[in-house]
Order: sequence, then structure tokens, then C-alpha cells
Amino acid sequence: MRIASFNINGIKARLPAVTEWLNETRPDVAILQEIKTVDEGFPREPFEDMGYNVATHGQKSFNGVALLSKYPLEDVTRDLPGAEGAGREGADDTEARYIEATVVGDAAVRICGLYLPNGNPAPGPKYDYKLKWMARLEARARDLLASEQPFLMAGDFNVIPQAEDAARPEAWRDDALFLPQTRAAFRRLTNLGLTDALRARTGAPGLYTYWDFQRGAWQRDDGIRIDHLLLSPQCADLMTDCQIDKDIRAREKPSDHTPIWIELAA
DNA sequence: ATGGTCGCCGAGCGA
Repeated sequence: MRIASFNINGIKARLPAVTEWLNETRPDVAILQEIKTVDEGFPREPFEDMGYNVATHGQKSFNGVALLSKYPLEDVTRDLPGAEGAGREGADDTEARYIEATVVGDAAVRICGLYLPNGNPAPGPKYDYKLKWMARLEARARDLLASEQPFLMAGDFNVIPQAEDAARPEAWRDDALFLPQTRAAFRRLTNLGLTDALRARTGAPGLYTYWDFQRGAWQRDDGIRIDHLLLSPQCADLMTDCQIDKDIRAREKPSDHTPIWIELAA
């Protein structure tokens, strides 16, 4: 089972690029971030015509996540648990950043698709929201770990885990993506026993998933690794490959991110 | 030091 994650930066602008990528790489499951539309605005038909089941959690203009799967999407849930006042008016998290579903191939895998808050500027309320969100994600990981079912958390974490994950780490020193508190919160996830799939496969530096549209970042390979696949122990046992589709970033009208994928014996 | 680029939509915000 091949599972890919891709921050597409707007489905309305990216539909041709996304369908081309899917046709070429044929992932069984695609985890999308920043669809930037309400559910009704998401073009389900092109994906359904390619054999994908579709589940979205959208909002107007910003954020939004989606799951595409050749297997049925079972027990779909939206929103990360733990928001204060969740489900009521005035709840403190109204942003569409999280979706979960179970897919069953040779084994059942719980898929958690996420678009973690950027958090800039830091310090400030946006950074506080990011750290709270990461604490809620840790709590969700603890609950899923207790169930001992294979699961993975995948998406745009907006976290540069270590200096080697940036071409110019000094440029990110005061950024919400790289501040010590951010990296510590990410480390709490891996310390729970979740495996950073790409790092488990290779220690090579210079592997990035995002290059800014500005300042010729792509041309200079001035990138950062912020899109991650974190695997539960039972899921990591099944991994046979993990790679970044770097060439997608070089195409016409690209997203500023590029896909990352894993192959599971499931 | 500043400005540089995208996508959302139709002004400015978020990244």
C-alpha cells in the first residue's frame, strides 16, 4: 500500500498538477493539505473517476484537508480532539486542519491527515495556538498508541525537526517552524515511539519538501523539510520504502510543497 | 535592510 502526503496549496489552482501526479504515481491513499475551499467546492468527480473515494474537511479560502483512497474510507472523523468548547459556538478551534479515517488493505491502518498551524509570528497568539495544537496532537497520538493498531500521522507539520532539515537553518532561528519549543513538541511525538519515516530510511541531509515561492528558493535549493509521515510502531514494522517526489516541485504551476510517500506491506 | 511570489477571491491576509 502506497500512501502519499501533499500540501497542494489550493485545489482550484492545482487540479491539473494533482491529477497528473496521481496518474503517474498511483498512490493507494493520498493525504492532501491546504485544499483552500469548502467541502462543496472540492472537485470530487475527477478523483472518483480515477477510482478514489473522497473525504474532505474544508473551509472557505484557508486551510482544509482531504483524504483520497482506493480503499473505502471507514470511520471518518474530522477535527482534532481536545479543543476547548469543541462542537459549540465560540469554540476555540474553528480551523479545518485534521481528518482521520481507516483504510483496510492486507492490514487496517488508521490514517491521520493534518495541517499543523504555521504559528508565525512568534511569540504571539498564533504561536500559542500552534503549541496548543501540538499538545492536542500528542494526546491523540497517546490514545491511538494505546489501541495498538497501526496508524500514521501525515501532513504538513510546519516543523523543521533539526538543523539538517533546512538548507539555511540560521535563517529560521526565530521562526515558529524552528523555535526550540516547536522542535521539542515534535520530539515529544517521536519520543512516544512514533517513527519519522523519512529519517528512518535515510540519514542524508538536503532532503526537503518545501521551497518558498519567493527569492528563487527553488532554483537555489533553499528548502526545508516540514512535511512528515510519523508511523506508529506497528505501522513502522510494515514500511518498505519512503521517498520525496522532488521532481513535482519543478513542474509548471507547482505547489510550494512536494509530495512525500511511503510503501507499506499492508 | 528590503522586497521578492503565490492562492484565495475580488481587499488584504496567510504563507
